[in-house]
Amino acid sequence: MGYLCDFCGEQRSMVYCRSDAACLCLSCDRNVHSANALSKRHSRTLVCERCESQPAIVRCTEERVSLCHNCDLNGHGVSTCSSTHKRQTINCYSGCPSAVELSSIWSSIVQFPFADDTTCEEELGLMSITENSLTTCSCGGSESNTNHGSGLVETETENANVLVGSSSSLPELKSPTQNVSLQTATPVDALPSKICCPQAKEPLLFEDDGLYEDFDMDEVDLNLENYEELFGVTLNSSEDLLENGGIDSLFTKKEISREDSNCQDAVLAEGSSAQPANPQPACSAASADSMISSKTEPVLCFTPRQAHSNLSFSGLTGESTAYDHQDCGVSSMHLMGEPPWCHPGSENSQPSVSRSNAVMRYKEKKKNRKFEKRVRYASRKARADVRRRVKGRFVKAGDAYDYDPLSQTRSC
DNA sequence: TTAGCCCTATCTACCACAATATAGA
DNA sequence: CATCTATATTGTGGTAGATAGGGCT
Repeated sequence: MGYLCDFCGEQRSMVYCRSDAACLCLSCDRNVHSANALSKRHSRTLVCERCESQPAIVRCTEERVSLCHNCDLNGHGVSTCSSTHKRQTINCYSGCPSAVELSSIWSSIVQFPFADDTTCEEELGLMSITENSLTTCSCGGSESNTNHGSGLVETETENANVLVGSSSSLPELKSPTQNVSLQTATPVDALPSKICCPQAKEPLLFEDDGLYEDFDMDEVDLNLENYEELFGVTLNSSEDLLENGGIDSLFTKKEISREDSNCQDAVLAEGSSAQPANPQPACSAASADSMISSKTEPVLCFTPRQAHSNLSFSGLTGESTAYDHQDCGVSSMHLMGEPPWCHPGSENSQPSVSRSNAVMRYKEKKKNRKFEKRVRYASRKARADVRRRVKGRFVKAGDAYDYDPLSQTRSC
């Protein structure tokens, strides 16, 4: 029995969500990620069956075990006899796939207990392509259309072919030609425009849809038309950066605040910029490490404008592996090759939708981020917890203090 | 409609120092 | 290449002050 689901704490965790940095059971995965259109975009994968705390990236067909990068290295290092084991790349998915879909994706890997479940059947169109998919770059033009058209796409990895979920995460952002051949999903017209198209005022669509019960419209109580005025062009990568839970996990309180405000500025700056969204993988421009700011570092957060200028970060190049992308934590949206708002065909046709989504995602991440603080060094926290202070400031050992966390007393 | 004031909420800098990272011998 | 030493940098929490925004007159 592995670790328990971070959400319910009852079921065994099977899925790792990078954005939430959480291990979830299948049930909670669907519940959590069907809450709204934003959570649907979270990139998930299987949990490493060895350490049971990291996202699995490969499946060892010999040992029949899913492994994260570290466990893969440990188990299949060049010096070990297991190094010749055949391994399959485990792909990520987003959206709200049904058990049937998951079974299709990982048919050779796991058995899913909800084979007859159809709760999210209508969301099949939201299935997202994988991070290392070689054939599904929607920005690439017509060649990708066929892949997007099918519910599934076959990607060829080094050692094996794996079926992975496909199509863009947001159906309404597909170009019309991409939608025409959807096979597994509901007809294009029936796809939930409600998800990402707030302008399409169809409240009735929400009534019977429990997926949206928890959607906090107070937080996103936007006058979208005003936001359209604010954001003159489609947003690019700043929101994708915010999307990433791994980055969040590395930020301290101060950093979170700065990153928050900076990225808000970035959003607005982008909105006022006349530059078109750059479909190039801006994700490669920033790794989680590069996003860590310091008091002395002038550049705290990279902006989309910087991304446009081909600024290079962290040595992530076009030769980066899928793992590099995974590890850097940058949103899989770009990595998957289909940033919904950078699609050449969608940029003009759905600009307000893209902007609305960007705003909503920003607000959601901001909202979530404020309630979280990660302590990177427990030892330092332990020290700070017992240090005496004067007006909140640390004082030298032996000096007079007005606050002692241990005794709650004052020396003066 | 605008300006000014008040109140509340949020953000930021500050402090000491052990832990950690880096450079050089 | 490994080890040691010296120096530089980082991160931690509570508080005061600054700032932003809303409501009211």
